[in-house]
Amino acid sequence: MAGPTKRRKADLPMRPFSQSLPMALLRAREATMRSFRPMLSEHDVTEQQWRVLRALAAEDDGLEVRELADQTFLLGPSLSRILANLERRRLIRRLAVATDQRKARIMLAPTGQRLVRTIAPRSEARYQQIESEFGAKNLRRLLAMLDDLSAVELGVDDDLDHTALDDTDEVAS
Amino acid sequence: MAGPTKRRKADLPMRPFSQSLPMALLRAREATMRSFRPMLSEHDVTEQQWRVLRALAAEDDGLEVRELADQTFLLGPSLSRILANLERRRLIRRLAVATDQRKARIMLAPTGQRLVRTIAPRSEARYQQIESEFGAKNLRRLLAMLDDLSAVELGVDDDLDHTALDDTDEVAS
DNA sequence: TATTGTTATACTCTATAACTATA
DNA sequence: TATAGTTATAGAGTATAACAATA
Repeated sequence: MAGPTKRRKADLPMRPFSQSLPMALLRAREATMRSFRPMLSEHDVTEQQWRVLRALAAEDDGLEVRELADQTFLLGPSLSRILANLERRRLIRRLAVATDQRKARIMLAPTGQRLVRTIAPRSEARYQQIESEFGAKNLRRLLAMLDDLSAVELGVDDDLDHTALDDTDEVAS
Repeated sequence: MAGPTKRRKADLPMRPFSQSLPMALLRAREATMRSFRPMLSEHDVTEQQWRVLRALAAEDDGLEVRELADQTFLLGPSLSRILANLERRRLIRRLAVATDQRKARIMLAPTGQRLVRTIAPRSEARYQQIESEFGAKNLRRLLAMLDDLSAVELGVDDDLDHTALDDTDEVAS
């Protein structure tokens, strides 16, 4: 680890930039995606478009727009335009929902399935590489911790009775 | 014969969307940032602008543009415009580098320091909350794993010498 | 009236190339 | 010639509000 730097600026009570949790998450994501992005641009798919295709590939029955927005962390208007784009390129299709005419069910079109099937193996190979270098166990643990973190964070506005994880951390690390 | 119905879409060899590492990282980051974003928009600072200010706040001696781009994961052109914006608002200032007239050293201006000092405590409070809910030890472990992951990923083409991963998992989670 | 989803609008960031000015 | 940084340009996403169709 890097040693402590000379002195802190004024008295900013902040942890070092490198230890900021959002930055650490961003850095890890960047590192993970860097090798993947060329694959996407090869097929003229943006990262956000891929998130949509990727989410749909996991759902045989398709997803409603709202569900898709939630899963991909895209806002409604962004998703609307992305869906229009993907539909124009015949990568997805829309099915009417009989019970509610306002809703639309989004599914991968055959072309979209082919695209996912083209990219997926290379993505999976990359994933295996990470797994073997990082360790399958570490990877599993990391994913579990990320899930826990997401869950903790989501409960921001709820009552803060955080006794469940009573990790008092008295043990020296 | 009770042939299994076509549960999986074709034979896409992909892990579930929810177990995708990039998505897990994005989800965790979203969860972490969600409560922080209002703080930023209150002060008319975008997430990327904040990354710049945050990086500079950790450096008494400022940073060159290239260093700043690397640390914040911003492209040169994006950073150039962000810096122009922040300079116009007197949040940062530029210092010439005597030994190389091409370079510029970027530092927080007093106004920028004040802004960081305004936001930082609330950010830090939020961080403490996460720490207490998630567990200080878990948080440390997560940060360490993210670092390791970033290192592994960065070494895609290099030799791989990561030793910090042999955590024998002595503590039950 | 509330909801599902799209349009409208303005702005920011991404991404690549071309450019300026140093070195 | 190469490097540091900016400017040019096109496009995509973000974010908020307003809207249409349906419930």
